[in-house]
Amino acid sequence: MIDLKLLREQPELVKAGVAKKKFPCDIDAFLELDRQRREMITEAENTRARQKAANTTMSALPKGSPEFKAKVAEMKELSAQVKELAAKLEAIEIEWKKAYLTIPNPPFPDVPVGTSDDDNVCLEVWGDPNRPYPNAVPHWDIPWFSKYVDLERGTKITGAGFPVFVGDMARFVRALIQFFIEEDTKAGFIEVSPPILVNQFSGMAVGQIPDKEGQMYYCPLDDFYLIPTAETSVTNLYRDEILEEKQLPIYHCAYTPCFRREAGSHGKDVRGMNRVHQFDKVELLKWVKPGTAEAELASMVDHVCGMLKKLGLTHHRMLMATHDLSAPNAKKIDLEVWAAGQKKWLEVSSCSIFTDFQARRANIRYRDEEGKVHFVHTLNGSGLAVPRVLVGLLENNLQDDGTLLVPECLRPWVGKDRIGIPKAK
RNA sequence: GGAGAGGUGGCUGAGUGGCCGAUAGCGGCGGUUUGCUAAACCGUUGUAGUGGGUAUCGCCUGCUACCGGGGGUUCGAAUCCCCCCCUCUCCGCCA
Repeated sequence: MIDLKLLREQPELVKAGVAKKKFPCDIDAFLELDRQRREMITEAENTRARQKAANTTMSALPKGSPEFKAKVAEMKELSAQVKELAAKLEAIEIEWKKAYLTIPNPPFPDVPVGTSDDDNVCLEVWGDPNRPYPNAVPHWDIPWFSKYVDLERGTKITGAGFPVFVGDMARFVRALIQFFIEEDTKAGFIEVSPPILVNQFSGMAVGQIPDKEGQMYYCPLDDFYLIPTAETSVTNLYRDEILEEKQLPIYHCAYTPCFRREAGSHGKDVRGMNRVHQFDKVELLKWVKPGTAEAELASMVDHVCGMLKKLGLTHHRMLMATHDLSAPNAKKIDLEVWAAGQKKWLEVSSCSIFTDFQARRANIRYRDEEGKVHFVHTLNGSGLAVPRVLVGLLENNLQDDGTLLVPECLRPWVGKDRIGIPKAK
């Protein structure tokens, strides 16, 4: 939700910002609705005030006296009016709220205005995608791949897009998670291990319901959703709370499995592990004071890039153009890893500033030293998503003998420096 | 899943139909006293919406809402009724 005061006082500014994004929303229509709502509130509350005042007078009269009885009869009329106005107000409020929720967060001024991926701006490249990767093949073409990532049997158990990691690969996945959590913790992110089923309210607070409801798995018996990212759970950690200024900034990291229906994307990127329905991810989240968000985003991106460097993965930072921003995003930087076999960049992390947009929805505030209450600003980013990092390693690190070279930083947890089956000589 | 108890402001805890946005205590903030600290005493103390004022972005002020959530009864609900959620105790069941 955007700041109502800003919207009322400087609608042109908001309109200009919102127009850069690709979301349908009619701000003039909303402002008209807003005017009606306020008018209705005034009327309903004035009537209610009269009722309350009359009730106070009434309570002084002896009960059962003729005056009292006359007053009761008189009050019935007013009571009916109050109820009628309250019902009218509620109807307007529902419409108003619905319209309010559709207004996206305007992007920051430095976000490039764009309509396609070509408009995204590359900020930095680490490594060289053009250098030779002599053994690179798309990961699904690695001879031993299906023995270690069993997509066939995953299909038997659940359906397409639910990989089964086997043996050293299961251990490798666990090693990645471990590595990410260790690095994140060292960088000051406090680990949390949240529920991976959330109720409807949590989904709404983050903005995934109703917008992306169709992308989430749903348990009707209990009315729970499987989370598409730890963001959904962890953003709600401080929902409806007023934090103390000295608590900020708060940094958390959380490992969870993530579940995405990926409805509408069948046939696209479905081979191998590029796009799966269940995957492991460590998410980074920050709750910060307004004004510090840019610096916090930069340090988050630096930290995540640091992990990619330790893994030796060629990657670049992309400042995403407006067409790629979700409704709550004010600014987004994606990190993409070079997958030498497929010869394409794969998104492994997406770091975003939400300003106070999510905080308003989730009602997360802080009290400053003067006792005044403000909304916090939230940020989050992946740190990191397992399957695509794995794809990058599989496609870039294949050795002449056909095995996968385990990056130094993962060896303590993998327990060996090569995995996979060597080619027969 | 069954039985019972309960859910009130930052916390503890009163309140069983109107005088209750809510007694009191603690904590917090401001002050007096004091060599400092503490104690004592005095004052103050939530959030949101909406209207008005203004020395106009910060403050003053009116009103409304909020006593786990939702509905109902009533002229009037923290208080009565119904449904749901949560916590605690006991029993049962099961990783």
